[in-house]
Amino acid sequence: MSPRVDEQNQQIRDIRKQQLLAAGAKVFGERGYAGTKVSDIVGEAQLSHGLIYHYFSSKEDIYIELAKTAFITSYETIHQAVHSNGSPYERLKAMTEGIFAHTRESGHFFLIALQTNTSKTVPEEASAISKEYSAKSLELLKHLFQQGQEQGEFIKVDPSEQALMYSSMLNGVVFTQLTYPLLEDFPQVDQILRIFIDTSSLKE
Amino acid sequence: MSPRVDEQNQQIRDIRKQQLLAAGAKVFGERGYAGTKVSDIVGEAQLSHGLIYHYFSSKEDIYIELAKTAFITSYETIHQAVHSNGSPYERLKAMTEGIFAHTRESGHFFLIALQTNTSKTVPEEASAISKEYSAKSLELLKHLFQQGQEQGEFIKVDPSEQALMYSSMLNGVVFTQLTYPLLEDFPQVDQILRIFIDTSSLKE
DNA sequence: GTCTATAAAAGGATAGAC
DNA sequence: GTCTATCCTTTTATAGAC
Repeated sequence: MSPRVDEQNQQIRDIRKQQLLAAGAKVFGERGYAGTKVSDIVGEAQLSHGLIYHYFSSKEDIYIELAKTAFITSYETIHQAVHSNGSPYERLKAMTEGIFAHTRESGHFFLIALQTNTSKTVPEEASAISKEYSAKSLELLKHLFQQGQEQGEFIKVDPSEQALMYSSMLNGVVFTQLTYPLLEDFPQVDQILRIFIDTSSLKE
Repeated sequence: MSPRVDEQNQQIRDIRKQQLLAAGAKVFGERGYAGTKVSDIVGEAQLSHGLIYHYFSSKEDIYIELAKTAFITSYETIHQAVHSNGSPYERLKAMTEGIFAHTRESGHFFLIALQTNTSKTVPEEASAISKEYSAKSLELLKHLFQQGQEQGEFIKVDPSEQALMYSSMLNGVVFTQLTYPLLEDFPQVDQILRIFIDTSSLKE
């Protein structure tokens, strides 16, 4: 086997794996872990039934990989936004707008994350990842709200509660965006973030 | 068969049916439609496997009945609140507090509603009910926001969008309450509803 | 690397006894 | 009214040919 062929094979392998992951993201997002059959995934990917087991050891395996991607990507988005430039409010606003703007593309991953948080039928390992990264993400948000409070931009209430409120609102809005995909410019980010703003500071 | 016995039998039938519905609400909420086995339901209800088919014609059947309950109850809660006494803001606040207060008891129904909205594996009839009642509920909320705007309590933006924003936020918060059941007094309703308030009117 | 055919297991639904 | 045993379809996973 020449190195040339090895390389081509590796390339095919990478493509197939990505095909299966993309198909898995779609159908797992739409149908849930238990509601998705292996035949749904390979059907979506237009590959034969048996081939999936050359790339993943089981249905669980592929779900876990997708859940990992969902939670890690989400965490990194927050991490990046929190550590960027600008005032706390500016960073919060930029992050929120960025997340809403990408709802359509990342919709399946959002639904996978949602299911991983709520359903007792998802693979144990996925639940563990969810728990770990949710906590880490909330911690990042908490720091952002703390900073905002110190600089007088945000209302002074428990920053952990603000972080939880922010994440709740984000979930709720993204969920609505997925339920009503036709909505054009919903929501008004400025309006929403008023919850956290110390209006007295704006009057100065 | 004496009327006496008929009556007792009817009573047993009612109890069994309720047992199965309660068990179904729990396991469907926790595991989703596809992830729930008939054996999960009867196991939870502590009844034998075959008995469920004396009370329901299929797994679909019991799910549909539960979804109906979820959406109709939700609709009626909103209907009642919207048509009660007090200013629009007072009604909105009372409704919101009422909903949050009952999250624990109605948690399983909330999760069933959530799944019915997102999963393509739930029975067709449940999806139809979801669509119907969601639209009706949003219509009620829209009217409440319209009234609030006319009376100067609420910011003047598209009331449909406010209704959607309110329902998004509600979903997000209830979801968080179910994910973190230990939270005591989350959230601060007054804080949240600031999104809708016309602050200039408060200064009068 | 990919496919079809098959094995093995799981789960929904029914039958018939009590 | 209730239960256990059984049927039968669906679905995951593997084997082996190309």
